[in-house]
Amino acid sequence: MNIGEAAKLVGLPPKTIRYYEEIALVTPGRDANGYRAFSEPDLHKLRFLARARALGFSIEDCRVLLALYEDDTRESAQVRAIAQEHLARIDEKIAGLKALRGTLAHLVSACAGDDRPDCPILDDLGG
Amino acid sequence: MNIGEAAKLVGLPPKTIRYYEEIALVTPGRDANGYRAFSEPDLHKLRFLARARALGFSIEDCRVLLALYEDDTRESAQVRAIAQEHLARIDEKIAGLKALRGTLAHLVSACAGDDRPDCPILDDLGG
DNA sequence: CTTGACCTTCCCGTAACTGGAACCCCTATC
DNA sequence: GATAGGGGTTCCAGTTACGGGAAGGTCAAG
Repeated sequence: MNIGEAAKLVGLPPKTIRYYEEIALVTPGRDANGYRAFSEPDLHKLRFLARARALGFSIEDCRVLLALYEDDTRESAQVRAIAQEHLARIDEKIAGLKALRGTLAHLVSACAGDDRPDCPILDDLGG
Repeated sequence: MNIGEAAKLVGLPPKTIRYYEEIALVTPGRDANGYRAFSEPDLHKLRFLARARALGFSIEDCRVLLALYEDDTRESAQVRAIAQEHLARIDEKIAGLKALRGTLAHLVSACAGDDRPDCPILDDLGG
C-alpha cells in the first residue's frame, strides 16, 4: 500500500508519516519503484502513534510506549509511570493557563474597548 | 547600563534581550566599546515585554501591543481585541487539555501499574 | 601582567512537523 | 508517441522563542 492510501486509513498526513520513518518510528518496506510499501503491522503502528500523539505524548514517549507495546515481557508499571508523568505535566499546564486566563479575563473586562486611548490592559503591561 | 544589569533589573536573560533587539522589539544604543547601553525607556519596554510574554502573548502580539502602548492616538478597542483573541485561544487550549486529561486520567486509573504486562493504556493506544 | 567576569557576534539545536522545489513513476488519453 | 494528471521521491528551508557554546574583545582588580 502506498503512502497516500495509508495516510487516509490512519488519519495522518503523508508528510508526518515520512517524518516518522525518518526518525525510525516506522520502517515500511519499499516497492521496486522506490515507493514506500505499508503492511498491516505498519498501519497498526501508525494508528498507535496517531492515538498516542493525540493524547499529547511526546514523540520520545511514543517511541518508548511503542516499544513497550511490542514487548510481551513489559510491566504495566512502566507504561503507567509514563502516562502518569504526562498527566502531571498536563495538570501543570492547565494550572498555568488558568492562572493566565484569570488575569487576562480581569484585564479584558476592565477595558472599555472603545475609541478612547485609556486602556487598563496597557496600564498593567506598562507597570 | 550594560546588558547584564539590565537583565537583572527586568528579569529577562541577556540572550532573550539580545534576541528582542535582533527582531527589533528594542533598540538600545551602543557605548564606544560596542556594548549595548540600555536607557530607562529601554528598560521600560523590556519590562513591558516581559510582562506581556508572561501573560502568554506571542512575540508578534507583543510587537503590536508595544506599538499601541506608545501610540497616544490608539483606541482601547484595538488592545482589547488582541487580548480577547488571546483569551479565546487560551480557553481553547484549556478545553483541549482538559479533554486530554480526562481520557488520560481514566486510562491511568484503569491500569494496575504492577509487574504484569496487561495494560489498558496500551490496549487503548493499540485500538 | 594576568586573571576573571563581562561583553560581542555567529552558528547550531530545539519539537514536530509543514511547505515547496525539483524530479521520477504510472496511467490514460489524444 | 507525446502529453497531462496525479501519484510518489528526496532535500532544504521555515516555523516559535529562545538556549548553548565557541571564538574573541574589554575592563577592573590584584
